[in-house]
Amino acid sequence: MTGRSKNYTCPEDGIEKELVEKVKRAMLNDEIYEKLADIFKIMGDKTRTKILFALSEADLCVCDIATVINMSVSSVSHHLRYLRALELVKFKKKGKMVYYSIVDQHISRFLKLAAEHLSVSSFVSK
Amino acid sequence: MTGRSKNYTCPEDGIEKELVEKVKRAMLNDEIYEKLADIFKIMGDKTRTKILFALSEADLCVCDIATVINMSVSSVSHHLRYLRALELVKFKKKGKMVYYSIVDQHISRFLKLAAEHLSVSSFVSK
DNA sequence: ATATTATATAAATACATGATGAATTGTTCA
DNA sequence: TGAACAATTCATCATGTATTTATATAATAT
Repeated sequence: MTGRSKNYTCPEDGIEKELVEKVKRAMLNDEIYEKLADIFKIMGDKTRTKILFALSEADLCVCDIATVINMSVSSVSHHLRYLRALELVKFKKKGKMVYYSIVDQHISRFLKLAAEHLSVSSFVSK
Repeated sequence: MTGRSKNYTCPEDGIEKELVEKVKRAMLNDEIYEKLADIFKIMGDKTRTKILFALSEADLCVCDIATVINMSVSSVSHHLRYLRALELVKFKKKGKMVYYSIVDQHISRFLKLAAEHLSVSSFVSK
């Protein structure tokens, strides 16, 4: 009956237990993860990513967006609703048109950064 | 020629049309949006965000992760599979244990940055 | 060998989400 | 006024996804 080696069990071994406690303490408030995930979830859709990209280029009305990304107006409107809900885009009415724009330049920089990262990394290479 | 399909430019006059064309040209390859969305989608889940956060603190085995974030081992394993598939985490076997770690420090910096942004903008954590 | 432990996978369920066309709202202009 | 139009919302269908239970695989100890 040799003693347990250091990486023997995960649940009850001393060192691991300490590490687990340390990491546990480092974790943030649960709400944060929820909100974070919400934002990523919203950006985790091809159509919405396109919309955000398009709006990084110019303020556009709904049907212009639909044209640019080649989707139905209805669908675009639907997605804009999500983006509005998370305050990623804002809008301005002009007559019967509604012009959308990016709320925060961070978002578009964020996206472009990620896109660059992708083009550079192994993801796109194959 | 009322053959308006679901994709038409709404204002047919010059300036808008030109703008739409300009934005259209600025759009990236469709694949990019797909890949981008894939990554965001993966991070767009509370559980996975937590896992990535935990792994930013230390390399951990599956059941340690489960303990830290208080979820079933099975569920954690399931999510780790997704994270592996997108190469956001890697693993090393030690006996019967499997230790996971973050592939790219960018990811954890990315997350922490986003979390900071959140804490500053509306919510207070910890 | 068998038992135990750590992960992984499979199947099942329940819920969330995206796309679409139809109906609706709200605005402009003839 | 009402016809035309931009945008939104509604209803529906189809697909996707998270979690759980149960089972499978793999490493190790007895």
